[in-house]
Amino acid sequence: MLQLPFIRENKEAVLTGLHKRHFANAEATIDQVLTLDQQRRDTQRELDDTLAQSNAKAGQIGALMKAGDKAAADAAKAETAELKVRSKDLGETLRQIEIDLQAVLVTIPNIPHSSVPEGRSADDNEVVLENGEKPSLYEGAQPHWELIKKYDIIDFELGVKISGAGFPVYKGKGARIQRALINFFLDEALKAGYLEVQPPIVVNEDSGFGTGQLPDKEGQMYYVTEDKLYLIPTAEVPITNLYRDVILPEGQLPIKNVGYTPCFRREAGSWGAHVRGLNRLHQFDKVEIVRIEKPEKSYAALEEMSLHVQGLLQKLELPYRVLRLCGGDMGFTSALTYDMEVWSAAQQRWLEVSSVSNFETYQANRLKLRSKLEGKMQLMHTLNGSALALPRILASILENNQTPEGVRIPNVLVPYCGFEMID
RNA sequence: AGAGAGAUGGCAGAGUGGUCGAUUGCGUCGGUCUUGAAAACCGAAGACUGUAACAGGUCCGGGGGUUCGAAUCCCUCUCUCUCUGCCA
Repeated sequence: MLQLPFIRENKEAVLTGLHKRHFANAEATIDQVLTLDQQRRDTQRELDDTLAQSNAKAGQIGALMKAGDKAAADAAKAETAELKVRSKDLGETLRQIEIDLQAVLVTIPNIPHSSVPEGRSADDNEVVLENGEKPSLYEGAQPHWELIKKYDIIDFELGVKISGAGFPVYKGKGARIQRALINFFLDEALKAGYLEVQPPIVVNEDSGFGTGQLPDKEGQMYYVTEDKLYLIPTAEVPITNLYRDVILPEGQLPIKNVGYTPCFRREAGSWGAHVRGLNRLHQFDKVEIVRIEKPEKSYAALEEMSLHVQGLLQKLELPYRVLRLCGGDMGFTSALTYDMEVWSAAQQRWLEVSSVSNFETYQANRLKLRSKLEGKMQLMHTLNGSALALPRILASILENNQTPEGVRIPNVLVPYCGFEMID
């Protein structure tokens, strides 16, 4: 959520940012916010004055009672009636204005960073760099959904039986390579100075709101009605929310956390072409890195996270590219996002495996995540990134490393897997 | 799941209607002392809102009520703890 004073003082910059996102009705929305804000402050002021008068009267009455002057006290009491009615009315008005204001504010996305390219869709994203060599496959090479059948390492039909489509069952070397990847990713993050955490994988509504999944992406999360809990779509939610309503001592910054969790996504309406096999699932595994930074350091941190993710891909010997998402393709809460995509040799296309974002104060404002720096209370910057999401990594390892004899495991994973080939 | 107890400032823990934003202890920060530290002593310190700055207003789990006045009384919700039950 954007900060009200920021909108008030930077109206033009906010509008420019919203236009970059192709946010509809930017002018009308911002005008509405500013009008409501003015109303809010006027009403607040009037209410405060009324309450101040009431407080003064109550004090007087107390003093009169103490002095034993009952008649004067009763007279003063009579005078408070009108104040009482007025403060009640004003209070209700104020509350309604605040509700209305909040309702508009939550519909406004974050303002893109100046480096975010113009554009409407994924086609307009900027390719920052490309790294690694795309392998040329032998005659008869297959996409990963054929390979997993051939080697019997993932069973989708079995998953359908016990849960439904998009819930695969990993078996044998398929299960073991999952475990290997998770451990590899966690170990690499630990080496980079992250603290490992294991958060809950269901969260309450406050947490969903804190990181911006609610109310924006309500329909994308599985919901446990009985207990009013959401299954997490990403570890970003529980890990970032560890710091909700927290005032961090300056010495604790920056916070660097890493966590492995399963992730659950309903993916309502997004099924269709390009979703075969591991390309899109309802449940998948991911190792997530989360950082909380002082504002002036957040962009350096973002670059560092990008390099960390790239390092993982290099160690896995996967050809990848880095995209800077354009205004129209960025997530609701993000100010700047890098997507990392790996090359899927058999599908002949790029697959997103990581998304690294700086949210600046957008999440922190909802979370009330602050720190007192140089005597001033201020919102911190939150960042996160996948490091990494497993399914598409596995897909590209299978496809890129396939040989007529089997699939070669990347060297760095062999100690984790305990085998060199899937055959 | 059943019964009971509770929710107060970073933590612990007082406060049952009128200068209570709140006693006290620990912790934190500053100072005195010390070569330095510890101890001791002295002092400082909540958050939000609001203002040009003051002032003012709000906050004792959330919401509602009683009252001129609520941390304190009433209702309600949520959560936590203890015991019993169940269980990886």
